[in-house]
Amino acid sequence: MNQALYIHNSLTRNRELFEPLNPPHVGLYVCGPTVYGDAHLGHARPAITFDLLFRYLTHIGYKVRYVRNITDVGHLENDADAGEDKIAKKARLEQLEPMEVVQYFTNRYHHNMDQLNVLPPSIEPRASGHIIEQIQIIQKIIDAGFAYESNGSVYFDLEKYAKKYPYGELSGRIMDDLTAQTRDLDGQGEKHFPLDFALWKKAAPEHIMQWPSPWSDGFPGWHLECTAMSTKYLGDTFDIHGGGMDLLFPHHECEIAQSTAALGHESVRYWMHNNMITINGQKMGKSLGNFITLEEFFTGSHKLLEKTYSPMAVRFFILQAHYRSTVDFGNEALQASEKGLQRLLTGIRTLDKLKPSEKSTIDLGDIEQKCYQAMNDDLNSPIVIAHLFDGLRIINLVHDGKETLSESDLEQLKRTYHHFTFDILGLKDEKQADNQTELVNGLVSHILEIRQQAKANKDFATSDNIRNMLTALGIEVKDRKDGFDWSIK
RNA sequence: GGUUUCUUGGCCGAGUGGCUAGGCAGAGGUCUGCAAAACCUUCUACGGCGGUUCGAAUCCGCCAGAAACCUCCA
Repeated sequence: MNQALYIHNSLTRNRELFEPLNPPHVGLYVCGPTVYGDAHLGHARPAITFDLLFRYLTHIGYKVRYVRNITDVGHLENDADAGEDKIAKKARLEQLEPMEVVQYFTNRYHHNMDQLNVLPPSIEPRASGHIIEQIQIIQKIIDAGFAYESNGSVYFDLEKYAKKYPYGELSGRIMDDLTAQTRDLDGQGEKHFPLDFALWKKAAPEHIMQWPSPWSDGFPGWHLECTAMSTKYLGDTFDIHGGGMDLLFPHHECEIAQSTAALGHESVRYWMHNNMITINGQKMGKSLGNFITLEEFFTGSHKLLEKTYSPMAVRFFILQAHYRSTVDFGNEALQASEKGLQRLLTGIRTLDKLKPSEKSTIDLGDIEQKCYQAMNDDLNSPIVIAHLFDGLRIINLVHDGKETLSESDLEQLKRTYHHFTFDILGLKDEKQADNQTELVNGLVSHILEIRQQAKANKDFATSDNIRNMLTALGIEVKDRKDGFDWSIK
């Protein structure tokens, strides 16, 4: 915790020093997926962004409780279908229990996250498991006078709320503008004021997912689950709330209103939002139908993909852009990331084999400190990566025998690369993770020794033959002045 | 229409007033039986027009183009 971390707070639109409420504890809440379909590249962005934050906070010594929800109820498909939610619709179309749909896509989401080396959160609550808590919050808001019942549904009284508290600060909205543009939503007639949003909706009899409440058999409003689950597990006031920028309005704006109305104060101290991933300059999203699922990336089964991309290539691609910038998908860019990542990982394998010398002939140049500085500057992962690439030069020069490093410098370099590459950026060397590695290492080394002898005898036919056979097995041989290097392609 | 944001070299992408990241691709070289790898060198950009300043990719104005949000969305 000797690191002074600055993060961009979306609410104040400023870079602020991060100071947790109860150090060394940090409470972090991030809006998770609605599990009615496979995760696409867009879902990888917040998952990786906040995984980076989670990992970094942990690395610098905080004890983080990371809550990321699963939305399994309460998002309406559109205005016209009188309140059928996405999961219920999927269940009806597939002739499944809604919870079967939820479980199926939750499992697949977890698998994708695991592939991307995204650590599981500390708590992963489901909206459907917290109906009681949501009802309690509605009751609190009613008791505070900021909600009213109308025909079995409960609405947030925004007009009244806005007289006492500011509304629209997070998203920069002005009430009058919003009022002028409000569309004719379902149930508009039950509302006192066009902008009032639903806290509880009375369900039609055929609605599959419904629960009893003091007002009607129905289901909770769209924004309530996050308020209920974040405050339940992190307290009435907690440190960081994250999510995609597209959730700023209305989702997070309504969360602020709900918790302020229920508790008398805001719950969130720092708001953080990741930007979108675009495809041909347009946001990648379900509603636009231009998304590529993570599964498709990993198997190459999408017409826009020229080849398969490994989970780590996708992760590295995302980390090479700052989380608050949009990042545009493209085969060329992805392949550049893939190659760059391989170079970095190869460099680290080389680093791990380097032997220390009496003294250093080259200056490490504060690479460790520079990496921390970049992370402390609102998680600037592209800069961290740039520093890691810079250091590769030193590693390769030492490997080539052109420079030397002292034991302490070498240790510092190894520590820096392992901390930042693996622990913080969360990359992993997929080739190294094989448990047969030792056997393969031994075999290949022996074979290459034989080849060395052939070379020494100028028997290039044999040496080339051995190399060709190894190449055919996917093993790349690199001759050096004295000896050889090899790696699995 | 309103609000907000963006426009960087062949591609991706950092950078908020001077020291002009990084990756990929390209070019030349060193090394090498050959190859690969590695290393060295090189390619020097900030949409347009004005303004502020000793100095602007970075600040201000206008214009052009694009996007996000305003409806579920990561």
